[in-house]
Amino acid sequence: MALLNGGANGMNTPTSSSDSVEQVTLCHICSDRATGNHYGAISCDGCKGFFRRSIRKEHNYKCRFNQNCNVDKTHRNACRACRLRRCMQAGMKAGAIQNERDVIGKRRKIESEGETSGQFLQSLLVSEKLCLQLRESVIKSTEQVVYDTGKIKYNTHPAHFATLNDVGTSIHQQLCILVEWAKSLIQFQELPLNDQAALLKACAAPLIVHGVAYRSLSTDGGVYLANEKILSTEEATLIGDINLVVSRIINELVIPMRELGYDSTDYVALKAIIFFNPYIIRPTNPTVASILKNARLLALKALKNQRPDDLDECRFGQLMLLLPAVHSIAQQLVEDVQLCHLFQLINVDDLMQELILNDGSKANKDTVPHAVIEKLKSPV
Amino acid sequence: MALLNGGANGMNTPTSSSDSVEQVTLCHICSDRATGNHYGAISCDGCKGFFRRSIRKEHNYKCRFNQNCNVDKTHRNACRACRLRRCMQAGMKAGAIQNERDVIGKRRKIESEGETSGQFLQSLLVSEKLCLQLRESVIKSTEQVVYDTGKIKYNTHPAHFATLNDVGTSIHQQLCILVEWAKSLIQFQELPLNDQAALLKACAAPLIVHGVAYRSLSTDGGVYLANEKILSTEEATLIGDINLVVSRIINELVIPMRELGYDSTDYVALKAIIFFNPYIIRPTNPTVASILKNARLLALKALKNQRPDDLDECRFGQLMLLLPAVHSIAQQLVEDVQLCHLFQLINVDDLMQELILNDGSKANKDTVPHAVIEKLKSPV
DNA sequence: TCAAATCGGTCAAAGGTCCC
DNA sequence: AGGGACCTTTGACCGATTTG
Repeated sequence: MALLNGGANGMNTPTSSSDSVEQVTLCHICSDRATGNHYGAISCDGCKGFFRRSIRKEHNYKCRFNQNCNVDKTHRNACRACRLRRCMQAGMKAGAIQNERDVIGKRRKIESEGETSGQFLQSLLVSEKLCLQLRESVIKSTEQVVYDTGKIKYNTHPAHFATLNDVGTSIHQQLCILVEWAKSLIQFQELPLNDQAALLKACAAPLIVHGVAYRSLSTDGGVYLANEKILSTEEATLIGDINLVVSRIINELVIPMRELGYDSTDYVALKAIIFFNPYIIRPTNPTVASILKNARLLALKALKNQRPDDLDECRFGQLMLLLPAVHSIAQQLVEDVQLCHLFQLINVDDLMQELILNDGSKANKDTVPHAVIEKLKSPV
Repeated sequence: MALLNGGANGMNTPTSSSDSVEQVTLCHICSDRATGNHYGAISCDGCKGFFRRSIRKEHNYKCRFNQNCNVDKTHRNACRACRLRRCMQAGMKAGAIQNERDVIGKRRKIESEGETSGQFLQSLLVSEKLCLQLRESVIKSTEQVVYDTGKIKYNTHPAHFATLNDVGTSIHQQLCILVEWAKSLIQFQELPLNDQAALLKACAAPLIVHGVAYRSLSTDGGVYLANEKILSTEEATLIGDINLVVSRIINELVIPMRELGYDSTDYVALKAIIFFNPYIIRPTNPTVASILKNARLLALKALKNQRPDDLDECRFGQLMLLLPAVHSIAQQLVEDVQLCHLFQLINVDDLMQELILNDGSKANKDTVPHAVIEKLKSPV
């Protein structure tokens, strides 16, 4: 059984010694017999279940040793922190963990008022899934046509190291997806056009940083750009101050996220919290502020209601502490991009200009963001 | 539950009509009530645990009698050798004993945990009170002597409108108080000197912004500087970009704080959360990171345990949302001060230079902050 | 249509905890 | 210094859903 094709995952299998007789595929985490591709990694049933339980529940594992425990079939239960780390390294994605299904014999949870925040969360998950699909096509379309007319691109490896040009490409792609994501949100649709544009402008950089960090949870020693390139800390040294941004993303976001067992639900909720910021823009009318406040409150509740059994670790608070880092790193990213733009190191199109480079704190608030408006108006 | 279905005979009917008498299965070793099939034998929890411990520790028991001791519920602890022999005879297999696993979360976690965060909160309130007293004297001493030798000062009104020079004075005063505040915290005292300096440097600007916002809760249309001057939005327009910082403090901090009923307890807790940031510096050793994490967790718990009856408004989350604004405004403040310094608009002494202007993100991380170190060493 | 692949859940039997 | 009552976690096994 288990005809493992390993198609989507282009990772090289380190089973060099298994060329003898039996063609059993081994678990990439513990080298037990694998039963298939689970959550993005070839793995056994044990590691599959372990990963699902770890993501679903709180599970703040802590390694009692040096973060490098041996993880094999006989020792995999000795250190859950290192086992989970290995799961991430092997390519398991928290985003692949679905929601709990309805079980006929089980009583449904009594939702007094949390139903609305739960519904909101569901809609966020749906929007995220749509954008994930969109990302595939955006990557392809922008790769050759829309953006970057200059350089020849090498895309032979599914995951290879990024160039400075890739950084620009990635930012551009993420901005495109970001606009579509926003447009898919009901609360966003209710806003006037200029408030929509202002909100996007104010939150674009933080949302990009947040997204990059989330995608990089399973990557070691680098960040995972939107265009499936890896920006390693070593490579990043070569291209200006970007390496500082990269290392900050890893130290201040990726590592804490891993410790907290950050999952897709956390991600979409925090994304909404970043986005629906009533104070970051000067709303045209009180209704706008009210919509934003309401949406943010729903997202807050949704995030808080994750892991209801969390009494000790104050997980919700720890998650909220990611926000200052997100904003601070975003600010630094903007400065770096501005610098790169100044020295003509990357291509900057109108969308990037309007959403990233136009500093909202400066006096040019009245400039109309034509490209953004255009994208907001277009159907898809 | 553990209804023993009897692995040997497959004729078991699921919970059928055997409810006439309680059909308890007995331990095959000691005839106590069995809890299931353990290690290959129907057995009780006692024999299960005994067998595991015996195999794990490689105990060599010796029977002092004739290898045929009675092993039942009351006598099973009389002879370990015979009990272990009976375990083997009943079918227990040493091979079923696995390796030791990772630790499980403590069962009792309610004790003293909430008390600690309460104690921590109390110590924070005490430190704050001390600093409030210190502020009085600092304002007086810096007013005429320590800082600002150039300009003539007007201090006829207890609260009057501030000049740009007052901004500099206020920042300087708050830095002095900040250092003393930090020194009064036990967790801070446990840190190495260079980590102390790094932490102060990284958090000085956000803490100042946070403090200014808190003091301005009762002021309308302006912010209340440390030196009892009011910086109004109208006045601030005159002196560069400071007006933007002032209006952001009001819009993004003061107004939300008012809506939330921000009080002194919230203030000291959030201040500690801002301060004990394990990711903002690169700690010299793991202990430092651990101290910071621990302190921040205590502060988080303290803040969360405010208003325990808050279910609807998610107050804790709303309070945490102040943090991104604090950091963002702080970053802008630093830029403005840097600009003012460049154009010689305000006086900058060593302390201010080291704590505010030296951008931690730049490469000059190795510069030793002499003035800070000096202040850290001095008794008061 | 249907079978492979992969998602979800279940629960006996491993584990560990901690009062006695 | 274990014993053992009580709790948590593991993973083999199964059904449900999706996909080509």
